[in-house]
Amino acid sequence: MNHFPAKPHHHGALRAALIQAGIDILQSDGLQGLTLRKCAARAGVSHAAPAHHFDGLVGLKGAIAHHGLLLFRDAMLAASAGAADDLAQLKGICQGYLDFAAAQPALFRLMFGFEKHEHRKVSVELDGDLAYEVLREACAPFVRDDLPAPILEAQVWSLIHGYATLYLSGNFLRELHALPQQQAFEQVMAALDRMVTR
Amino acid sequence: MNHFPAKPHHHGALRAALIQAGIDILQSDGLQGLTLRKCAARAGVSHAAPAHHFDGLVGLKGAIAHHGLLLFRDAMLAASAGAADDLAQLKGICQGYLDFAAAQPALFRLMFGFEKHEHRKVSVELDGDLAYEVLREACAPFVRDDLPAPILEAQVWSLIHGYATLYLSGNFLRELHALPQQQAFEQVMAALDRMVTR
DNA sequence: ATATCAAACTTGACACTGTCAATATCACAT
DNA sequence: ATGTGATATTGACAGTGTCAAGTTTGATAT
Repeated sequence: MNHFPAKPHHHGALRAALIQAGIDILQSDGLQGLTLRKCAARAGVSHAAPAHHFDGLVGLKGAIAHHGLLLFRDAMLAASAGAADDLAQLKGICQGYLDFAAAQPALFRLMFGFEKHEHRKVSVELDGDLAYEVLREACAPFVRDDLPAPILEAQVWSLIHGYATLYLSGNFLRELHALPQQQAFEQVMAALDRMVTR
Repeated sequence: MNHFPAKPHHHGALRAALIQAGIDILQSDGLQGLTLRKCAARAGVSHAAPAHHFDGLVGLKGAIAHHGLLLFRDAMLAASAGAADDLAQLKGICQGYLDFAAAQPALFRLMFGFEKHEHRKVSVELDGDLAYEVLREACAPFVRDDLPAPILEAQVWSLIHGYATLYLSGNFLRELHALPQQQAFEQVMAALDRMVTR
């Protein structure tokens, strides 16, 4: 029996190996350094092997982004676990958001750097809802009559996402870099209190 | 006389022509399509000519980003001109922010997509303060004792920047795309009122 | 056991990219 | 007029993504 593709062929799990190789390369060489041929070499296969598992470079990047969104979601869940109240949970998720972006900046840029048209062929995989579900749930307790869920979620997501990208790029918000990273983060996230309290 | 480099050589103003060619290419072919050789061809020079005016592709991108930040600043200024009060001015700037990102998405991505290490050689040119000065001034009236300027500015910038990037990428905030663009924007920007009023 | 066959992988080629070295050309000061 | 330095061209090189063709592999049917 065992009709599962456990080790169907030569390499076996080349698809997963290529995604992991891509994440490793992103970590060491940055987004610019991510290359089909380097991924193939790192996985120990020839340069054209990835074509049998992904639709070119865009397809590989889409799969990496999808896998990265899973890690991203787990990081946010872990950072918000054990929160005392709803607000602490929301802030914990934002903390996980920032920490993930800081720990894996190139993967983060890949995940959120897609253009509209690049997105089409991997629309199923690159589903933003995947990672944002946890953020959405954390926003739910604060929904009010005059603040519907999509608006509140957009406000919170925009704040944390904008802060993560601007602060981590290093080119902007330079006055904030005088403060310790954690302190700056907490002061900016104080805007959440004002957004959320009626 | 005339020691100004009005038309010093073969092409004359190749540097400016290359920057303009780059902006045109960004508009038509996207960030991925921006190429040293295409810029050179569009400016009518050979493929290696740009090397005499920019430090490689990174240098050209830095110069384009610098020029884009000037356009960006002007767009924000124009959008906020004639505002009735301080809050309307701040919202006008945010409107200009979003409109610019929507009108020139590839240029916007280039301006804000730089990594830390790519930034070094063009640090003088790619000065984020350049464009953010107008946003900073619009924030000034709302500074309070318990809300120092750098924190308030970071909150406002993060909100509008995060919204612009997330909304325009098309992969996220999908529920918001059901609303008309202007209406969605205004509802999200309502968070500014809460940030700013004491 | 043997033949068959499709999937997985390799090899080789192509056009395109950024970058460099060598060369040519022009403007201008002397 | 003569040289000098900035400006531009040409040619080459290593990498890149992608495609076409061939080769290996392993499962399945007979």
